[in-house]
Amino acid sequence: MITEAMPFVPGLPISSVERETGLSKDTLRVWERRYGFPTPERDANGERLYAPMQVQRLTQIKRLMDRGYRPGKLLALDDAALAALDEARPGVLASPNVQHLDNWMHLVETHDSEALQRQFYREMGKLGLASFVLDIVAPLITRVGEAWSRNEIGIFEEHLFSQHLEKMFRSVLANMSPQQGSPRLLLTTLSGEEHTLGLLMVEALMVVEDVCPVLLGPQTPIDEIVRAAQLKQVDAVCLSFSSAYSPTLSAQGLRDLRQMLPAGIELWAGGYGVKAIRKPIDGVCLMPEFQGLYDCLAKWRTQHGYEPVSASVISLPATPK
Amino acid sequence: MITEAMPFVPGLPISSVERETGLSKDTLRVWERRYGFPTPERDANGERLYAPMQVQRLTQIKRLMDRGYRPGKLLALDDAALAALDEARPGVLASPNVQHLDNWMHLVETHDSEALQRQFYREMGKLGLASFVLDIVAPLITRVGEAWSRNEIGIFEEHLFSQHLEKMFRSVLANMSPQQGSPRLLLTTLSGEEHTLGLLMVEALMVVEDVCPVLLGPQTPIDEIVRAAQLKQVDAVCLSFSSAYSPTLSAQGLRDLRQMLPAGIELWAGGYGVKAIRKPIDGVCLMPEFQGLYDCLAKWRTQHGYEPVSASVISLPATPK
DNA sequence: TAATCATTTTGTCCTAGACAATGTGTTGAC
DNA sequence: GTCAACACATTGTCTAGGACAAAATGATTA
Repeated sequence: MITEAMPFVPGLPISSVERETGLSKDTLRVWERRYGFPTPERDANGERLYAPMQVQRLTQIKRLMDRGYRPGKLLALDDAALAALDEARPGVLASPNVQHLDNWMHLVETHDSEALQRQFYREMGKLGLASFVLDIVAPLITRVGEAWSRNEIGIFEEHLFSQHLEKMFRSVLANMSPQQGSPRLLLTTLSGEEHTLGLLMVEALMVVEDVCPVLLGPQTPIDEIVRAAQLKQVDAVCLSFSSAYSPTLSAQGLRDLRQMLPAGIELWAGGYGVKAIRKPIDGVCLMPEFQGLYDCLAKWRTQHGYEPVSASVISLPATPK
Repeated sequence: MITEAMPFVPGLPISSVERETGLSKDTLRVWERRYGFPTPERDANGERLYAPMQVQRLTQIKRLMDRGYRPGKLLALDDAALAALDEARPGVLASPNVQHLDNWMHLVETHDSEALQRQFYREMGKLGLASFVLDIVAPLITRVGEAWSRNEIGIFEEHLFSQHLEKMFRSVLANMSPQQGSPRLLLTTLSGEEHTLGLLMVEALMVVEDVCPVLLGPQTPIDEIVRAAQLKQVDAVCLSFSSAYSPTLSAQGLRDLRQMLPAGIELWAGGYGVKAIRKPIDGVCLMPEFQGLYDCLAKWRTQHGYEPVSASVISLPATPK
């Protein structure tokens, strides 16, 4: 990571720091009060001005928090101790197939765009779409997230990686026109959750299962989700939550939506973000793993009188029993 | 728009209202104090609970504000007067080629996904990529935005439209591999600006001009933009701002970035969001229209000794004079 | 070992005042 | 009549410290 001395930078206002770090203004102020960090200067008007070095440290702290450390502990540490935590490997998190993913990670680290793109298409041709998503893409996204949280790569590398994945998914899915399949599934996220890759993975997996996905993209307000679900006559709404989305907000948003959504339409929620939700929510199906998606699908199909269709069977138009 | 009576909804907490309306908690509280609206109930703990009807009204007010009306005026109006404003056509904003776009708008309004997708590809084949973007896509996006601000369509229709556009752009651009062209251009947005379509339009226009675009996707923190620009050795950073992004924040962000970006790398900013920026910013090229992009490109090329290359000329690898 | 309770931690919400940045309207000069 | 400069009104954001509930941690018991 680059740590360059910046000339003539008196400091960033609190709104810029919120934008850069993702920490709310309230949190920044209360940390200052409780832990004595950060220690911003003040401008002529008494407003906070954060030194760039402190902003950098705040982003580092935020990253470590996403990894599970708690602020009270982190804010008491000095630079050296923080850097040491970056190195520490969380043995539990380490995904399987590590060996195999190392080659991919090398391409990500060196931002070798062309090679990455080529490799994606080759591997997909080799494994087929479903296996490619489940066995390569999903673990790889996890791995990239871990690498970022360990400060081995930056946001830049993560963004570039995501862009290539997205480009690949979209060009592949463009030619697999939505069939007349069942159930019909609305794919979107709540306002504030901007990650699209989860939705694209679900779309890819569901298309080959004869499901008819309607991709709405990220950040739909709940009343518009309700309207979309009714107009497009979907059987279920499927939301995706990344680990960055606060579990409190996820749960609150799911409750809000369940309240307004007609009872006949199911509500499925997936992604790393739902792992942190402890209490089950009435009328909401939480799917922390992709397996849950298949479970929900199978359950819906048996309840609605469809023969279970395996992914490996050539799919004819599904008909009610 | 659907206005259904919701059962058992005591009200939404302020964080949900912020998520749904895009109005900050500070703003919601100060409106209540100053204008006497909204008038949330309180829960046992004294915290605000907003009635769903009021939330709906707040989103309507926000929409009208994006159209230029001021809060002080809007908050004094009753339901009927607000609805009347929705109808009022802003004659000035009306785009040219209205006649031609009507057919497209009909497809958007009826959420006819298949027809829309087909029509995109046909028209692109007919006009060529550059003309398609400049003469169809850009005005159509404006038109859709206006229709939304006039409450003729909802977020749902707008999202669906955007998704189809994005799918089309990405599958088309996937096969136009980045050349070795010059200048090298980094495409991204600041944190908080999630609109990707502007970036994709720029990528499409630049690819056919022999520029080598590096698409980073939306929401990159400024220090990572700096790092990406250096690692990918780009000649300029190009940011996109939608009209939803506050002009104050745009200007602040551009100043922040210009401060940290090496002087040798140019900074270009485009999109509707920069129209509202009054004062020019030192070392930043503001391009409210697409023409500005071509101007910046031509200027860079003459300054760096490249022959100007027209879009209509078959492009050979550009070489310094 | 697993489940229940008590305790700390931590983010968000509260009030109400202040100010700067922007928008609007008015005056005056040409 | 048109345009610049001014004064005034509007509006979002920032400040302060207190309060509380949800979540995480540690202690106790079955």
